[in-house]
Amino acid sequence: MDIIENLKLKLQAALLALGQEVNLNDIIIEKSKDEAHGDYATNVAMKFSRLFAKAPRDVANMIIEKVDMEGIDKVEIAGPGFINFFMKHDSLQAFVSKIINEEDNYGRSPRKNLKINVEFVSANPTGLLHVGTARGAAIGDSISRILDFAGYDVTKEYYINDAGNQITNLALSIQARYQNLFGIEAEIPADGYAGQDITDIAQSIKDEIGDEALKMSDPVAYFKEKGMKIELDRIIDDLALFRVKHDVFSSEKAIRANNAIEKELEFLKDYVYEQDDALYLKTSAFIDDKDRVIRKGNGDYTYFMPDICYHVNKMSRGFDSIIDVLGADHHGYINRMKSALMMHGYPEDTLHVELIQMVRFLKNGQEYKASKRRGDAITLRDVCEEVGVDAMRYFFAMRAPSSHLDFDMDLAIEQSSNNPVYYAQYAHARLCSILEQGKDIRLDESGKLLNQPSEMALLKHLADFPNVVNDAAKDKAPYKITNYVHALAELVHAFYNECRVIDQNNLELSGSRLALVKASKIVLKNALALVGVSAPIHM
RNA sequence: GCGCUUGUAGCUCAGCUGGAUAGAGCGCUUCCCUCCUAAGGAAGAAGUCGGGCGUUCAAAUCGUCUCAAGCGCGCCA
Repeated sequence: MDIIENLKLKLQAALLALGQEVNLNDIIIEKSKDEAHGDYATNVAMKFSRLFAKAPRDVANMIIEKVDMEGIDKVEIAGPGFINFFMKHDSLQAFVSKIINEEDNYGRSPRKNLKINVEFVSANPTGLLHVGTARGAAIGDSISRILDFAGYDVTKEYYINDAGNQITNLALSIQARYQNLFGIEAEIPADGYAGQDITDIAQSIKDEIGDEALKMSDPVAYFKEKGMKIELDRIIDDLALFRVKHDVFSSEKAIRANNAIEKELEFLKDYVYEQDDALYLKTSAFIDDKDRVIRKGNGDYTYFMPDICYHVNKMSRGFDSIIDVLGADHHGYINRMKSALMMHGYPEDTLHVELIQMVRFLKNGQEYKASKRRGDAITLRDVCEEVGVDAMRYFFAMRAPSSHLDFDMDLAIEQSSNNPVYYAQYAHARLCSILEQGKDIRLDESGKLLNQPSEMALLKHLADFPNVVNDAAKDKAPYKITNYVHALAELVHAFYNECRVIDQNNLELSGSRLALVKASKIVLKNALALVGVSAPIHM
């Protein structure tokens, strides 16, 4: 039983005994920052003092008389009316064996039977993955891992806009380079792609089929399909390097097949009207601030229309909710898409959009801008190789996505050994090293001999892990995991310095502490895995 | 002009369902390995939480006004 949840239930029961029925979610238990304030504290006496029409401290007194003291050592009233709980050590000590038994599954919630679709990256396969996509990739993947661990059934999805001009331009660009290889003069279109990767692709096609593409009746279709496949395979490789693997790749072309758009239009017909030759969707009837064009005067659909189909398609696959991880410049798009889904009867919160603020990459003290078109881009792979995947994953996960972020590449490269990720990894390596040296000592998983301040602080933090996972899942906030990891590493290092683990003259205590070391190692590894960071045995 | 996001220590950022002396990393000062990894620990200096007003027993947190930065406001995608 989770300690905080348990305390909430006790307080709820105490309040009920005093004649007040209170929602469990309105009872807030927080871990005390100061040891003098016990292990956990609550402000319920202050919060509900009005209900009793008494001073907060008097209410606190009434409450603590009714609280079930099972597992609690003592209770104190402090300050304006806080109730501080001092837990019996054995309720925390029990976590040692629990963690060791559950191992990789410690912190994992039971299946909730709720399906969530997380769409992220979704860069068009027209070039190598730009490093700007890294933050979204790290956040999207970490959210997926956290949700899975918290008991949701997660599908990681990648959407390819392969029906528009970008892919055509890609094909024309490759075709031009391909023709160049045969001495034929050809120009890359103005809004085409001129990077080295395009030349490489042309060369690989020549190596494979020689001059056959010169003789094709519809070479552009061939270059489209071939070019996209090669580009997408490279992206998948780069993402794999970044420890990201999507479950489903959806193509706009496939979504649009079988007159899906026309069928969707028919469904939406009550919300559609014509004006100035264009077709509008009445999104303002829901939560958008104005109506949106879905079909232009020339008969083409806007980007929005197939995107509605795509989101409806996702929902038709049985998801309870869907998450889009998007760049912050897409924020204007959220309410129109939610409105479209609401036309289908889905509640407003069915779609959650996680906006990722831009990252500015700084190199040599200057903003480092790059463009796929110009072919001088810094790619995701480049930075992974320079800085390391662990550092990048941790670095991006540890910041709230809504904050603007400067990524100083020089600093990240120069001071890689000072990067915060190493602090956590070092703690893990240390724990592994101790376990290795104490492998002949019998572990005591009872936790009974653990009572030093640094031991208890560590145990309390280990016990808190399942709460942190649920909280991170609720808020879709990977940085809550890295905050937890950092605090855990701190406690591990402090424990290491205060408590000698292996002592041949006191094998009982050694066995007890080794069990704590093992439990800490398990939790650290589980937590790091949630943000896609490795837990090395040696450093 | 309207909207979204952001403004917390020298730098990069947590904290914001209101709560007890505002936190971390880097940088700075001073200590700590005859002993399990010093990529570590202990202590310290450093902050008008952009600014004003308001709500409250209590505001970095809520409301409002204001200043500053980024981004959106397309029959682009």
